[in-house]
Amino acid sequence: MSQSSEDGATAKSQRTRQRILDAAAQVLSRKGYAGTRLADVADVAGVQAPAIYYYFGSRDDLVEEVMWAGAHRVRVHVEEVIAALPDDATPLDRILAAVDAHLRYELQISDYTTASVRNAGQVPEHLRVRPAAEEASYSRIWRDLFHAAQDAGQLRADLDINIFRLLLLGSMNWAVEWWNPRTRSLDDLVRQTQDLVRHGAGA
Amino acid sequence: MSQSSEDGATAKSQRTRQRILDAAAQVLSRKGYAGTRLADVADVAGVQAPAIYYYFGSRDDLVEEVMWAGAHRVRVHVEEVIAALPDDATPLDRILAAVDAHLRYELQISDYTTASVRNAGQVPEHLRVRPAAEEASYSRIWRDLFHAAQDAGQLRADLDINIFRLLLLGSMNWAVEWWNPRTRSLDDLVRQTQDLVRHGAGA
DNA sequence: AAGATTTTCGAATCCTGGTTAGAATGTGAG
DNA sequence: CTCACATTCTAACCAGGATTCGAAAATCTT
Repeated sequence: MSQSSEDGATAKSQRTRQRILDAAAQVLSRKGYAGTRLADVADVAGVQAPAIYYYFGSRDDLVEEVMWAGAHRVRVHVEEVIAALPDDATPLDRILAAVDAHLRYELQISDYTTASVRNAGQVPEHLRVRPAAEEASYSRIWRDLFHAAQDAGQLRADLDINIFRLLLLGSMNWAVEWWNPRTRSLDDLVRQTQDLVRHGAGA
Repeated sequence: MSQSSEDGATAKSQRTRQRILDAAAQVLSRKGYAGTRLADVADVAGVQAPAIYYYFGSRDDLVEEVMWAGAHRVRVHVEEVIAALPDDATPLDRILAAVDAHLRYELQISDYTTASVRNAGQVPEHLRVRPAAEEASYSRIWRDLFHAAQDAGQLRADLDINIFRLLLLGSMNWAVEWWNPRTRSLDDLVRQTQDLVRHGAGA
């Protein structure tokens, strides 16, 4: 067998692969697609550049996986948070919970999402295919949330939910450019963003 | 004299320089800092790469000027629009006018602003100094607008104007990532964004 | 129109960074 | 302890792309 009877070896290997992926997410989110050098990724991962090729076919493969993971992970996270809500949560409550989950995940937890969000417009087309599918499915979640709120009559009558949704996601995604934990608490940011939804979109 | 009696030669030279700068803004906004190749810029400008060196000292000089111009131009544009408002315009009216000006300028007129906005986080430190000064001065405009509106009692009492301002600028800046003239009219986008301010921040 | 000056270009240089090859090291199995 | 395999490294290799260097081409001046 290639793996030992236990998965000790495999586990270590998986950990290294993960370390490289994490490093790539970090570098990618700070330097952009073209600025991401394998040597830098290797540095952060504590490894030499050629070692990356043991786990990934090419630089582009690595980048693609980061982009995909970025979209995938927020989606799963937000889905879980919403699913865990009590049944009597109103559609608007769900949106507010999603705002909370999205912001906290993006700003505290994951370089992946930052990387995927910042580079969506810059990576070459062929790397965008798989990530785009994940993003589409994430968009759908938000679209559904807003539709539900609209059907429940919880939103302003003259609100264009498509534009509002995009503006909202934009303001949250942009927060990675300016939010600084030492200047402003994440709690305040979340609260103000939720207020923005309540007042800006609520009936 | 190096210039002719008229400024015919100089004018043509200026035009070429401008063409290169425009091309750089376009490429930079699409490919990012590290992805911007002089050969591509030259292509778009209709010139060979070495010609760029006749007008700019280096690739970085060129990039810096684009970034600076991006911040500078919106600032001047928005300032002019606000200055042209009638004296009896309320502070909130001014904010709405600024929203209109910012969105239209960014989405219709200038690749520069898009370039500067998208690459703010990616260009190396030493290229950020001069552009950053312009950005700071642009921020001040918005800060002042919101302060005035707050003092005039036109904003919700519990609104954090700093966070709101950043969220708003974020949602507008992000629009360059998704707005498509064929899908949605710019007028609608402007109107909805203004509604977002009126309802989201208004008293 | 000839000479001077400005502008542009083609070719060569040089450095950076992705990628490959093959050797060295580590690790589990018998 | 030794073999087989997994993992990582060092040392090239090579292409792409910024920059430089004269030489052409365009433009201006007289």
